[in-house]
Amino acid sequence: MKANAYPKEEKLKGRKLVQQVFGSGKSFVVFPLKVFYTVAQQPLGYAVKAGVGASSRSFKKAVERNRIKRLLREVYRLNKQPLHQVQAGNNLQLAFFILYIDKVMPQQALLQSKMQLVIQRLIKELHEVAAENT
RNA sequence: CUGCGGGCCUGAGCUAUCGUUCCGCUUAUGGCGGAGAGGAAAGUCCGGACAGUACAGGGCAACCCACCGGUGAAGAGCCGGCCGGCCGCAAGGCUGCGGGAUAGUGCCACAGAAAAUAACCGUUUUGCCGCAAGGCUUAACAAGGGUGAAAAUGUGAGGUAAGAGCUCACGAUGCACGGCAGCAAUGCAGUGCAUGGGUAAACCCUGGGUGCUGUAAUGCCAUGUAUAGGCUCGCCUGAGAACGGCCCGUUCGAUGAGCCAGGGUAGGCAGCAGGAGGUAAACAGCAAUGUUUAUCCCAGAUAAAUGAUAGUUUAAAACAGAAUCCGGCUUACGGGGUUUGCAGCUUA
RNA sequence: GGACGAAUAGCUCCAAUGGAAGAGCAUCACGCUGAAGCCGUGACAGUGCUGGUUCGAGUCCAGCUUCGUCCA
Repeated sequence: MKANAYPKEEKLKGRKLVQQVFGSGKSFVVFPLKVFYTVAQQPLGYAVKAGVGASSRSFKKAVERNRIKRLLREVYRLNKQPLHQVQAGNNLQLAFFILYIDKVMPQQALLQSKMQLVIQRLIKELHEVAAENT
């Protein structure tokens, strides 16, 4: 399959799963991004499920929210390779959701550097979970 | 040429690479092809379609509408016309609209004699008193009172003791009558009668209209739990329901209904995109709009699809993202194009 | 997506049939004090915005802006 694709199966979907991530998952902040995630044993149908979002309280216009979501999807798509390489080596299921929490429109270069940090942090958390299981 | 007014249109294009939603094909964890946001998708201000319920019935209440004609599925929309107000040298723009203030009720601050009762001051006059100024009294009158946003139809003449639409002339407003123009609102001219303010975007009265709820409606499939527990009412002399203010009426109603606490599900399909559809032409009409013919199929997601990078077009930038679907209204909007007018200047 | 409500001084809030909008706290000035606090006197400042109706709108009508509530 194509390396940089972000198909429908990789998106975090469904009311139940989303509430599970927000309700019982862990979280950390790499400003201006906040990441909610859970690591599950049961299969989710795909090794990584990711979603993006922006608060309608900070951005009242739908055009601005769509813009942020598109930028986040784009930088995730272009920088996710290390995460997939780690997931290929274990049988854990990762589901996470990235929220943009600043109140001003972001630049793509900034989001790209921050997204790389987020991916590194997620890989680190996955290693810890794998160590606890073994 | 300069400065303005009105109407209409447009709302970036192309190339390469990576990616995305739906559909189709296929050699099928992949590949190929096609389609993929707006003029306002917005606000939710009106009107409908559609669905549920008696395909919605009677009464009260509540709410909405209100010059005339046309248009349309309908409307608080649109088009044309009538009347008034404001702005503008002009072109033109903005805006308002039923009747009743004598159906009734309410309100009109301050000022002013008085804010709706015609009272007060006042003017004239009879009689008496007084030297006089004037006072008391009889009768008549509604002109004058300068304040205010608003003061009993305005001006002039006659008339009178003083006056007054008391009379007359020219006007103002309203009503009635018939005439002319117009489908009509209305306009023009005439005759007669009348003349006690304003406010109904104050309550209200008149006429017309509206049942209510909304696609998360509604119908179906799947998964799963507790046909368990408590309280109350009822079992045909009927609790309650048919949902949205109340009453009546109609229908349903016994394995029944309501409340409390608790348990479970929260996935999928239809609704859902072929429509009061788009485009073009012709015809009818001042126009809104309608008719006919040809042609096209043109988003359909469910944490929710249109993006990123590079190049180029002089510089790519405005407001802004479909969520059941249509018709309008309102609001936001960079740049450009087109058309039609007005004023000023210049030239012929 | 749908249905509603509110906006008054820097802050918390009254009141106002359509007729010149107040209270407490805060701020400032003066007095009191050696100085400050307390106290007393006085001042400042407001109807979210734009139009309309009216002689006159905080109030009535229309359109916007902001904030909030409910259904699910």
